Amino acid sequence: MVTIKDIAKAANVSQATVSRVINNGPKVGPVKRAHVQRIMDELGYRPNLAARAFVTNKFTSLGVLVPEILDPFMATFAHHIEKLCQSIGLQTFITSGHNDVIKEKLAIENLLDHRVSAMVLHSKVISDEDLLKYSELCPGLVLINRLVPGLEDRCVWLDNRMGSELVVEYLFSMGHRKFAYINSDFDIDDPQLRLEGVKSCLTRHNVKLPDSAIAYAPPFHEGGAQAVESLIAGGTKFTALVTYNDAMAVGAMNFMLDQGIHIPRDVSVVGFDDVVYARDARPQLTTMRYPISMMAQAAASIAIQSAQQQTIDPTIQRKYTPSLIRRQSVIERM
Amino acid sequence: MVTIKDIAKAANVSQATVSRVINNGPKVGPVKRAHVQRIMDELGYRPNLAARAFVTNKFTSLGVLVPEILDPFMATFAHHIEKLCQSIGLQTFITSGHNDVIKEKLAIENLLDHRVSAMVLHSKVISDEDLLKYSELCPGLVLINRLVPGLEDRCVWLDNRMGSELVVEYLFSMGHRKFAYINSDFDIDDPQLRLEGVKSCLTRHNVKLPDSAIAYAPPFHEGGAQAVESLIAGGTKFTALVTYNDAMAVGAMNFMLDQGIHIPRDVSVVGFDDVVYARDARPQLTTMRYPISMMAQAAASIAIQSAQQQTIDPTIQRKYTPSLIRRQSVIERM
DNA sequence: CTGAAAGCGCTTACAG
DNA sequence: CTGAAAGCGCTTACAG
Repeated sequence: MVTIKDIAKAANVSQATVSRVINNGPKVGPVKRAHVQRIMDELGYRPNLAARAFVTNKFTSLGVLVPEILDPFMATFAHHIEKLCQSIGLQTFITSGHNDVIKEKLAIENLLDHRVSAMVLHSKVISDEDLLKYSELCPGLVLINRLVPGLEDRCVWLDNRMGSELVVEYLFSMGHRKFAYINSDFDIDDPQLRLEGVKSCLTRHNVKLPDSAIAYAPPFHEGGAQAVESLIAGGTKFTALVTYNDAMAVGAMNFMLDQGIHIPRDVSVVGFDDVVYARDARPQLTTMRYPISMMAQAAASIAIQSAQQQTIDPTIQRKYTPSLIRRQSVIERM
Repeated sequence: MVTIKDIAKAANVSQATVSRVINNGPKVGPVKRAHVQRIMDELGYRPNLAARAFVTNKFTSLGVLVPEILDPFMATFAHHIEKLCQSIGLQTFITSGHNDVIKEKLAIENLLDHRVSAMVLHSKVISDEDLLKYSELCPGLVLINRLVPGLEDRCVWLDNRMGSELVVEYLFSMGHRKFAYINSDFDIDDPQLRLEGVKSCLTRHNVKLPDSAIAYAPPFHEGGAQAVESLIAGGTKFTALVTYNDAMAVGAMNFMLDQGIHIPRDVSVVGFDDVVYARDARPQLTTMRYPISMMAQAAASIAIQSAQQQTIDPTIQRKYTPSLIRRQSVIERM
């Protein structure tokens, strides 16, 4: 690889001058500038960004931590971060932590050791304390889908509770009175918050949600099927099925359809997230839209700004509320 | 951040010694080693991987280029690369090129400038010449899903032609004689190769595929719907619908279902790729499995080995053939 | 406008 | 077993 030295020698100028023309730096004579430029072109010089990053100790890459890139929700998240970074010439390091404390920590520490100056973390299993510790090490650290006390201004999160309240409110307004809920069995706070939302809204309407009408399973397609299966096997009767996410919703719908239960005539179903395939399902899934693209962009912006020690644009929203997308999986109940 | 110098000073040894204990290097006295280690722990020293990479000029990260991380197929691909890299402590840079020549080149050049020593590229739009040129600049460059003449040993590809032949062969054996094909309208070679496979197999069986039985659209869910719609509107009759990929297949199935056409009773449908949601569709989609996880791992292994100038493990397979996954979207035609 | 020199945080011959 | 020194490819005061 040809280096700045080679160019300096070939152009018969100093390294400093070469560096200045590379960076369109200040005050280099137009003649010399053109000359150096020509030599660089001839020799096919490419600046070593790694070296530059090292010496300037500045901002060239942003780390992203997701539990699992295969998850379409996470892919969407990563996509929007990458898109924003690409537009400003930032490389993105993507790593996954698989919802495992050890792995997530290793991944973050590796990012830290690579001296990324910004990172956007989707981490649900690391403790608040550890996150606080990491945030001190990396001023550009931002959390998505999580609210850490003491780090509020570097968190971008969703009001999960409100999300499920809106779902239940809607189903209630459609005449439903018999509810069931299938929840994720992951030991993180989202399932708990969403369940709380469901319960509090139901309580407000004096509708009971017995424990037997709540089933837990992994938050995937199969989990959704398992969960409704156990609900049905347990004799629970319901006209409205609220689910933790779209994957479970579709799994549950498919299971019921396979059993000859008609959706939405027999059971109305509502998902959560509005991932790509919600609309591809049959019937098309009514769901809460998680504004992940806006949130991802907000998180990346905050990360970049705080990495640069800038004051953060106060208009960037940090708390989001999902919105109802009505499709075909819910019907009015008289 | 505490540096190696700080440690050297605090431990009252040379930088060289510190460096040796960091790297578990050769011959450092056990007492000194322990002492230095203790100081490092106390001061919370973390080696600067960027600096190390810079000086050793070695292998610390691998670049991945995909058209679009949102595409579940690409997400799967990226996932498997990342997993393999993670297991050996390699960071992955993920970038996307959106099937645009300019963007793809920029992305690759950026990767190059960052001095990644290996990269796995899913590129369909850059010319063979350019790829050859890049491959000289980066010995660890590997192509996936593409075969570049002169670069065969650093390509991992699928026999697309054979894939569609197998699809048609199967449908033929199930008694189908009236075929239609919906293809991607992207200007890359895969659609062409897959179509060739369809045609050649049909020709072998003396079945005609008139141009009116072929429709082109973008290779997504909506495209699938559009394509069948135009086929049906054009008056084409078929009992078997062969599709470019699962997304189009599901889009087409949903469109037909919405029209009251029963799948598979009226029309049998076969996809291609076997992405996650093929099994979640109703009816479950019969499709060709693209062995993307094996291929991704093979590509990453080759990239890593050739980046290290190792001789490449000859047992690593480079050409793959997809295999038929029978589910519910095909029925026998008497 | 231009250059000589120092320095970023590491590793690695080389010498002892 | 240990240290002094050079060097990786850049940038950036500093001096002129």
